Amino acid sequence: MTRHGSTSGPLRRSTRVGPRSPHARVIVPRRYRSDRRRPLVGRTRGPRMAADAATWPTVPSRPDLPAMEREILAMWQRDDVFHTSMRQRADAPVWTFYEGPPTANGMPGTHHVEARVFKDIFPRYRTMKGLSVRRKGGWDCHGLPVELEVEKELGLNSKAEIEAYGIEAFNAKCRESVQRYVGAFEELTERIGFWIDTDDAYRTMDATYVDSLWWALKQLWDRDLIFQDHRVAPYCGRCGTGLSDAEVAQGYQQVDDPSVYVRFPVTEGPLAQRGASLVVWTTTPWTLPSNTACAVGADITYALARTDAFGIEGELLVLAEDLLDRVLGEDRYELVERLTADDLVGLHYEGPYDLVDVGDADHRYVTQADFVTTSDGSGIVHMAPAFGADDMAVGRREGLPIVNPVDAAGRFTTGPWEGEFVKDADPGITADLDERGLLLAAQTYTHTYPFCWRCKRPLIYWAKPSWYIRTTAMRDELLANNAGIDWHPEHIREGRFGNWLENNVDWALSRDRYWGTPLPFWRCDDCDHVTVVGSRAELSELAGEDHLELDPHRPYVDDVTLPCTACGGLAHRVPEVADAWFDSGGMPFAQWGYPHTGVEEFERHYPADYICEAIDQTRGWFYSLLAESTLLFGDSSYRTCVCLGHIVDGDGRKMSKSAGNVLDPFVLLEQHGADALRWLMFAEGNPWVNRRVGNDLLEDVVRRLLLTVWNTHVFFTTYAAIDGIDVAADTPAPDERPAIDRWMLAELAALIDTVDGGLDRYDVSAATRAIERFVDDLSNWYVRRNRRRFWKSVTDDPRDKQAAYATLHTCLTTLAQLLAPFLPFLSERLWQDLVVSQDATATSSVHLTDFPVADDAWRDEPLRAAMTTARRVVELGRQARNDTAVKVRQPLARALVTVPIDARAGLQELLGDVAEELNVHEVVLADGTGDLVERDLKPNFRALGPAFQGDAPAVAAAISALDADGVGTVLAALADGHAELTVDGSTRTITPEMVEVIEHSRTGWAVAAEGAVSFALDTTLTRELEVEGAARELVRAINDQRKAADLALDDRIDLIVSVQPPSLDEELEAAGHYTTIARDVLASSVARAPVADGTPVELGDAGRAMIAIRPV
RNA sequence: GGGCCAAUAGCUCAGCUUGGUUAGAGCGCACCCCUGAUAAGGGUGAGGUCGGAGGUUCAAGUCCUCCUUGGCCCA
Repeated sequence: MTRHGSTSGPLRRSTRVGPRSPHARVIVPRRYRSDRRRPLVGRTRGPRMAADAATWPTVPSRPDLPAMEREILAMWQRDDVFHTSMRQRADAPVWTFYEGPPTANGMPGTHHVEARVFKDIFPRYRTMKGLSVRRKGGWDCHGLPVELEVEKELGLNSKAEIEAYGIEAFNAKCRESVQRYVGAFEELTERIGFWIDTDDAYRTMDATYVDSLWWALKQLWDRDLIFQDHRVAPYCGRCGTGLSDAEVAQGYQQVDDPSVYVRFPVTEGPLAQRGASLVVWTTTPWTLPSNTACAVGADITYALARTDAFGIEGELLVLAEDLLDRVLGEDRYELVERLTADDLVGLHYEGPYDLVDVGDADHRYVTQADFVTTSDGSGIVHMAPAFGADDMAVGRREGLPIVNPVDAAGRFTTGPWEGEFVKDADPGITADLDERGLLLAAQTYTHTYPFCWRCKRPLIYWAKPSWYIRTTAMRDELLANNAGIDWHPEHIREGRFGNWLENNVDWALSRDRYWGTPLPFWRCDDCDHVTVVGSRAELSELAGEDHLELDPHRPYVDDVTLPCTACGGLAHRVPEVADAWFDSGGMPFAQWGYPHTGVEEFERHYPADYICEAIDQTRGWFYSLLAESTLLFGDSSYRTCVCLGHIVDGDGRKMSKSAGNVLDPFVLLEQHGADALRWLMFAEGNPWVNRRVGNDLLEDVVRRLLLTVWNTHVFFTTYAAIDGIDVAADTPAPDERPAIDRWMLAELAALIDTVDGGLDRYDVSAATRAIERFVDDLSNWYVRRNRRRFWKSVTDDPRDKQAAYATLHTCLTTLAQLLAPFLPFLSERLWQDLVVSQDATATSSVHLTDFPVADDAWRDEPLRAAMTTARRVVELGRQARNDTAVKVRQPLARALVTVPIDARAGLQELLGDVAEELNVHEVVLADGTGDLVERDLKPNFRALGPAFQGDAPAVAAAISALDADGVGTVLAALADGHAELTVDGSTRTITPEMVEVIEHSRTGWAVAAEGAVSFALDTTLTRELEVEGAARELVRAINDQRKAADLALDDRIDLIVSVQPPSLDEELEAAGHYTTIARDVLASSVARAPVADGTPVELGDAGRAMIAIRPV
């Protein structure tokens, strides 16, 4: 195996490989000038081949990250890396993830990226941790949103039009529509690196899936958990359809509605004897014929008032005391007596109409309800259970009859207004009430009211028969199972979700629609008996026909009839389909076709270890999953749930088409890359709080993290190529490496712990913060501090050079593994370039590796603490240099450093680094003796507070006020365990932990200090230092020339230099600086001779020079 | 109307679980330094009533109560 740039030779032996190279992969030296103008193009790579161990890939200094990602995608595809990653864990313990199916009824948005990358990261992590994680995809195919999309496409506007178009054709269109968007979702899924098996995905519209849901419904039916009852919902009479909340929300308008006050005479008790009436208020007079009760509020004070406000002298009315002035008018009434809600509850009254016969059912009495307020009306609420959800709830509680004289078109079915649309009947009803003396007042009331978004007609709230799942029967179980779920964030359990479960109502299961799972309920035309069918196989059996291949959708299932199992009559399927939430909530079993097929699969993958969706799913998927698993299996189908906040735009506003601030994820991905978008999702703020996405933020991620990692990678590969470094070669063990190497490895060990622990707890923020810090440390401290070790000649200290490369290589490759779940593309690029290129037998993808484990030999907490101190010292040193305006290039002789006593020992071995960084020959660490330092005491409240309570501030002040002598005395005493202090005339005893000793340098040097750390710089310039500074100046100038001449990093030059005055030239030569200069600038020869057309260089106060360089 | 969440520098966010006396980072801005990782790096500065008001405490960005504003969900 041939190596270029043999490690045995000095750097001056050219390592450059030109076009003559026999190798497919060549090292192209960076051309600084041209590089600056190089367009943003990605690298191109040939097919992977057995690498020359000492050949490193060329890494462009300015990467095209999206292009790089596309290459990686192609590589994964080519090598089938995703499936390999699952296959190699086939026999490992199972860790289960459930894919909450996206509804494929529109193009994917940026918010979809959020959930999908969170769904990706933990399965990737667990796979790397050695578990078997199956990633079965899924699509939510049914539901009203799909139907609406198709209606729009076909130009249909009502259920009647859909039926005229034909259910068969309509549903076929729905199926098509879903499939169309699934394609777009799959493209997004792949592009963002979300590893999920879309080929193996379940679809809620598949026949086997529906079969499973039928089984579930039959289970529930058999346990008497399904029943039919009325349900009040927003409804458009013209369109003949109920509307979803989202649709209702689109159609609110401000309108003037009637506002009528009506009297209901009391018919029992003392109030009746005195001829009193209840005052009720409504903005929907058309509901008055359906009145069945009145509600009062428990905490409201009511009044019996005498008034002639409405034309009857001395009339007695009952209403809330707070509303007397508003309803009757100030000074228009006399308060006769106060009544409590209890005084009223149970009293019967005379209703306004008797359009509907309710038989013997008790009704028209006063009851109590907690939604009654005194903000509007009279404090007595008219109840029409058929036309209000609250009313219905009270009605159900009280067993009130449902009076519903309104048909599906929103028209009265009886009475004087028969055939009239209810809203149109308001004026007639008002006039009728007035004629009959029941109307107290009629005004108009301006409020927002929902209108149909399609036909713009007012919606009504209307009760229609509906199928329910009796979830209230299992409320305690739901709560208990919820308590066992590991929620992120935790407050969901007690808060939003817990509250929702506490107030659980029965699940309204049915929808009067077309594209959904048909309810498998066949009702007998004769005896009304309902036969519930648990599968198509069972259907075949019952029907006596083969329906095994039946498409279980409307209209096909509607055509199947059964003989009634009770009376033998003919049974037809009920018309409703299931709420699409029932579909998705059934995915734990239905995705396998359980129990008809996939029993083993189901058992192996139940329950899920992890699910994740945005917070809007609390009452959606999180609920339907929990409800179905609780009802069917008695437990929760998920153990851990990560509940994400929403994605908003760069200004914090919700993304919406109307606001025009929707970000197309494909555009973002093309511009910034998937890794950038992923990191933004993981690292920007809390996952469970609304987060912003915008181009600025993405650019920041690219610069801050991705390019910093990339720069470090470029640095490594560039110099590794020049040096022909072999990372497999013999390398000093960690404990034989310099302190800074050991420090970096100690940081790496700590990083592994943090990232591993964070991901284990589903805490990505902790992990991403630690990674960002590490990357900064690696790039801006480790690499910067060690540049010379990488570029100096190998002969100087080959072991040290090898150690530096090994340390950086270990950090970068381990970082790649740590980053793999977060940034699957960049991490793969690093792995390929740094590992696979060097070792053909290495694991071929970072995603096939095991998650890194920190080598205990790397751990060194004291060293980490010492480096923190050292870096603070350096910071102060820079400050001191800045203050004195002594250029960093000018070496100085010495500096004095003070640090807290317990930090001294650790800092000792890092002083060399500090000195080099600050260009000071010697840094002296004050040891607390001598007169170079003085000491102050700083009070430590954490200890003082508990000891002295209220006197703590006074004691603290006394400590701070001590003069130098006092400090000496106290410190001497504390050395023996305690010291006495006089505070406000009394004596206090303090102990060592109550004070912190702060040392300051006492010299007259340039000082910078912060807390107990100080740095004092001796700015005295000797002649030797000045000459050395001149030499540094020359190196810088010559390197500028090299750059200007567009030389490669390892090009050799001949140097011609002429320094004035001649004495300085002599001094430079005498001190050996020309040799150092030659080595630093890769000069093969140095000629100290007159330069004709050179470049002038100022050498500070010492002199000046002319320089010229000639490439060799 | 109810529930939950949020509010810290011009911007994006840490810090709050476990209270401790100079509240941090990045970006942006101004000035300066550095110059073979260079469209990088370093330093200094301006910029904070930690949304407001009470309370608990020796001590509150942190704990409690109320309020304001915004978001989400529900009515």
